[in-house]
Amino acid sequence: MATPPERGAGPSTAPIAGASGATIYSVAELAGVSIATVSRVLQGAGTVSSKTTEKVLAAVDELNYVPLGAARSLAVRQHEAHGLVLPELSGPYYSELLMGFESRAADLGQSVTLMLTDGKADIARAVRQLATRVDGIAVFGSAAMPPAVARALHGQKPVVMITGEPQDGIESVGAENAHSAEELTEHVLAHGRMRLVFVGDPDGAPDIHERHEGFVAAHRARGLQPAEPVRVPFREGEGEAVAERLLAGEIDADAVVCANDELALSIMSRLQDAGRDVPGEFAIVGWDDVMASRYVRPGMTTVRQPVRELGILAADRLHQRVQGGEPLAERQVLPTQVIIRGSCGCASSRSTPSPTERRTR
Amino acid sequence: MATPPERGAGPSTAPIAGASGATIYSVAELAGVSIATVSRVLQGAGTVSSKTTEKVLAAVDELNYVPLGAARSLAVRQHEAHGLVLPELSGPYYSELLMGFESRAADLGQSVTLMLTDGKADIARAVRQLATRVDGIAVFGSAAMPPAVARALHGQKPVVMITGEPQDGIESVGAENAHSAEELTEHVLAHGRMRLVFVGDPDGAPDIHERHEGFVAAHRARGLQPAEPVRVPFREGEGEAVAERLLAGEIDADAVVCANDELALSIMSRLQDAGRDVPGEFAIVGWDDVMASRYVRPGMTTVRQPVRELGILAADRLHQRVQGGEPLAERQVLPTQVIIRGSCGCASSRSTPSPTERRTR
DNA sequence: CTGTTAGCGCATTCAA
DNA sequence: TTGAATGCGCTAACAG
Repeated sequence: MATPPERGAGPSTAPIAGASGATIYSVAELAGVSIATVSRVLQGAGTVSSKTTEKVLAAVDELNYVPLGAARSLAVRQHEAHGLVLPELSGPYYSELLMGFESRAADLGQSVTLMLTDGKADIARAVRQLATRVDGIAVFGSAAMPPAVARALHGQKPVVMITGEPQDGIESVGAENAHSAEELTEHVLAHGRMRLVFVGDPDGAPDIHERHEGFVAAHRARGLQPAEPVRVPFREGEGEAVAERLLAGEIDADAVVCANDELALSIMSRLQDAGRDVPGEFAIVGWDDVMASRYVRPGMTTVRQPVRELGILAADRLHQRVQGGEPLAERQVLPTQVIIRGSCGCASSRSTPSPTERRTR
Repeated sequence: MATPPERGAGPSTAPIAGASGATIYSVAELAGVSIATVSRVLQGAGTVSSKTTEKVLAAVDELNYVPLGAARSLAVRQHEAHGLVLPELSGPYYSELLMGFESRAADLGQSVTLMLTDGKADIARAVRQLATRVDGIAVFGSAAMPPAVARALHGQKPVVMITGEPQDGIESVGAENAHSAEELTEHVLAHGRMRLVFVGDPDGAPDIHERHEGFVAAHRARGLQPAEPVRVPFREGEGEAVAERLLAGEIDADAVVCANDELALSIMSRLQDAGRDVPGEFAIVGWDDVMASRYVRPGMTTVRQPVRELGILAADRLHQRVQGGEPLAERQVLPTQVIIRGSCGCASSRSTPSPTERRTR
């Protein structure tokens, strides 16, 4: 029969809080079959007569049975879950990434456990904790995510780094940065601007670093000497501060290449409020193509990345690794797209629809 | 001694893919103690001599031991994880909610498993699957999340509904909508506008429904008859379409009250491109106070909700429930704030008034 | 302070 | 097509 082996009536037999308390045993008992049969019909594995199947399903329904994932995980030795570690979620970037990741993970039958590092006192601890409940982890490489943590994880669980260079067997995926940054910078240079500044912290994240490298490369290609970057963190407020320095002549520039759109937008806004002409006096370009960049006048010239696809790629690679696949030595790079609108000095057409789009790489 | 009880050398003794393979047994063996002791030092429970603790920690380190969460979950009968079901993540709303939720959940020692319904073929299935791996679930109430699903869940796991009315013992948390919508509408009415339209689908989500009710209430208070709502989904493209109908005189209005900022923004943009004056010819107001609403000219008049706090509240309530607390019969409502800028017809001051300091990428 | 032992609920051989 | 038996790795009494 299908009775749980000598189940103690001891004090600790309470069901999980809030759970209906039904187990595979109670289902089996009610259906008058063995737990093996219940498992079979629920997994769709093996062959079970339709009559038996019905009985089991009826019992499941009546008892409101919800299998205990932990028990299954223990038995199959797989969590069937992917971990994703991101700094935070403001702005469209990480959200888009997460949507792509979740979507693909779900397709692969994996649930996703999310962890945000910002505001966490002990990131390493949190990550170790996460490692406890997932089969593999995708981490976004940033200043907030010390390589040491990722490396410590490696060797315990498959790790895929999003953005950043592959290292020590940790593979990496990312969007192209250097070339498009060079192309974008060259575009501004071609407008006749001579005093460009890069706003953003190249050491804040690997991708910003690469964008700055592209900025420098474009200058070099013309035999120009790039100015020192204006290192500011990604805060909207920072943009205002930079604008003030621009207005005060403290920063001498006729064009500002920003590490992202938020920065570019807030700088442009402050400049315009002060009565300055954009792009007349200052050309401004950003990165990410956030929604506001389409609605602002002039439209913000920027770079669009296939962020969602990046999330999908990360989930795919991670799954491969969990399935036993070898880590890819080469970084997987997705192409980006320079979006020309008016803020760079180009004649701005209608700003909302069909922006001029050019492919990069 | 600390040897696993007659561990079969059978074929299925392979470790979880990618895992180091160390278990509490191997750690105990290497440290020369029992598994109970290993468990004690790892849980910080009981008392273990510092010497023994050291030995254990050394063994853990040497073996690169990562506990199997599933095994712990099975033993403690708690997943120590909260589930969160959201439609999607575009726009700042859900992201902010998620950040609040994750943050509080982490503080409570719970990991969060995220599920997005958009694009899922079988939502009910996905939710059941999720229920398998968490102690409780917070779901966002929307059209995409049929009440039936939430109800089915209820009785199996604690459920907290975010937005939407409490029902059948499912408690609910949300931000205030009706009153602020009424206040906002009255504000527009006070500008002398007489032909207001509500843009958005009141049946799309409970909170939109409430906003529409506020819209109607404001009219009633003045003895006015509200026009039928222009039912459109939340897509940027829809805004353009609405604008075209406005331009064609197909929709007769001098003010448009939108269900959210994206809609309001795209309508305003299209109208301006067509040479129309906002707020001169059309007053426009939105909801959510997204970033773009601060940068656009005129600034968008809108309503700000404490979204992050809502996420925190949801996590808190869910945790209470998981701990055995009773569901609250009354809906928990967080206050919102009407933000007056220029798009409603008010004299627009500087439009970039000290943006809330938010991190962005 | 430490070790022994008995499950937690499920998947999965192996027989029947 | 089905059932019995076993073990997944860990926690938590209970002894000592």
